[in-house]
Amino acid sequence: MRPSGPGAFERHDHSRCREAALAAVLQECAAQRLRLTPPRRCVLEALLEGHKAMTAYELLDRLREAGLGSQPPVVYRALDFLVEHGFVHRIERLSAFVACTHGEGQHSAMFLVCRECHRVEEAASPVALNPLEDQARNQGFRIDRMTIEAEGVCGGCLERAP
Amino acid sequence: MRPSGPGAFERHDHSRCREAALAAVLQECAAQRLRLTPPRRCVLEALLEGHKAMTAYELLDRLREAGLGSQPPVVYRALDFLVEHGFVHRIERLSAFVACTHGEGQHSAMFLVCRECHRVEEAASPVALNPLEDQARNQGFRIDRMTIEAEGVCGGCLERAP
DNA sequence: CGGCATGATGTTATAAAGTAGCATTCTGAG
DNA sequence: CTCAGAATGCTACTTTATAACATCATGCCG
Repeated sequence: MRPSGPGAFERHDHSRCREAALAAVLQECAAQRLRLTPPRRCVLEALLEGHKAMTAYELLDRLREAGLGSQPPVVYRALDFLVEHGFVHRIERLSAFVACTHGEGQHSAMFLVCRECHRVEEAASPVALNPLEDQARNQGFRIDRMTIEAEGVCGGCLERAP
Repeated sequence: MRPSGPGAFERHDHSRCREAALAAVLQECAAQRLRLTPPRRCVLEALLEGHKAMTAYELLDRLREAGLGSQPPVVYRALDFLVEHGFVHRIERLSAFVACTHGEGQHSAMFLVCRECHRVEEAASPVALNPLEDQARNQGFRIDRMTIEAEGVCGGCLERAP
């Protein structure tokens, strides 16, 4: 299990944050015999540059700059891999992607998406979710995946533009 | 405030369900001086045919068949109106739309999306959400909109394909 | 009633997001 | 070394969504 980093909206030493996240992914890949190939790593590193969501085509630009594939399927396959293994999450409201900062496997995290700075924080899966899941189950519905996204404005942006 | 209908996954008299929903929207439009123009009504009625999510282009086909606009902006504008006023919701995971069955204004509903029958049930905004919102607020984040979507299999489909 | 501001419809054209299918290359097990 | 499977990369395409502009309807004010 990867460690949880600081929140996207907290001030923090990001180069350390990024290194730690990358190291954690490398370790998990080693442990699980997964291949963090050049395009996959390039996409992951781009996402680790900040806590901002990036679109597939923004990421594709990075691949192109890196001399890797320049066509959409390349980035989508890299993203498929990263999402499938929980290293990256898709933000549905944005059709965009963020690096996972939270570590634990197939959790149902809540994403706080700031519309000002476009950063995304992955809030820890709260106990509060259970009642939601119970409610669904009581109706006979089997939940396989949960998407919880809150769009709003983060503390820092609220202070800057009150 | 519009009344809540039966759940999408419950057996029910749908023609009655649909009539009631349409009547409720008409009434609300009258009350709020909103214009349910032909394309808007056509889109709404298509969505009220069932509890299934429909894509913008499926809805556009209905507009075309009805002799209304045949180009994407027409359906997107109708959807903008219907979503803005809470008559229709967008299901992010599907890039698709469902009629609102739940009535209350800007609630944060949870959508149960069945991957077998493609029906979508709008579960009532649960008290359980408050802790999620509190958690965000405690971090200084101001939530403006909440998206909660559960993908899985509904009771009926679970019985049919166990 | 006429004029006019506003809002709604409809069009063409284009952007953005994502996928199908196939050839080639890499990797690792035998 | 060989070969199967996985990964890359490409071309071509589909699906989803928006920009920009002309036209038409609605309703308010004089």
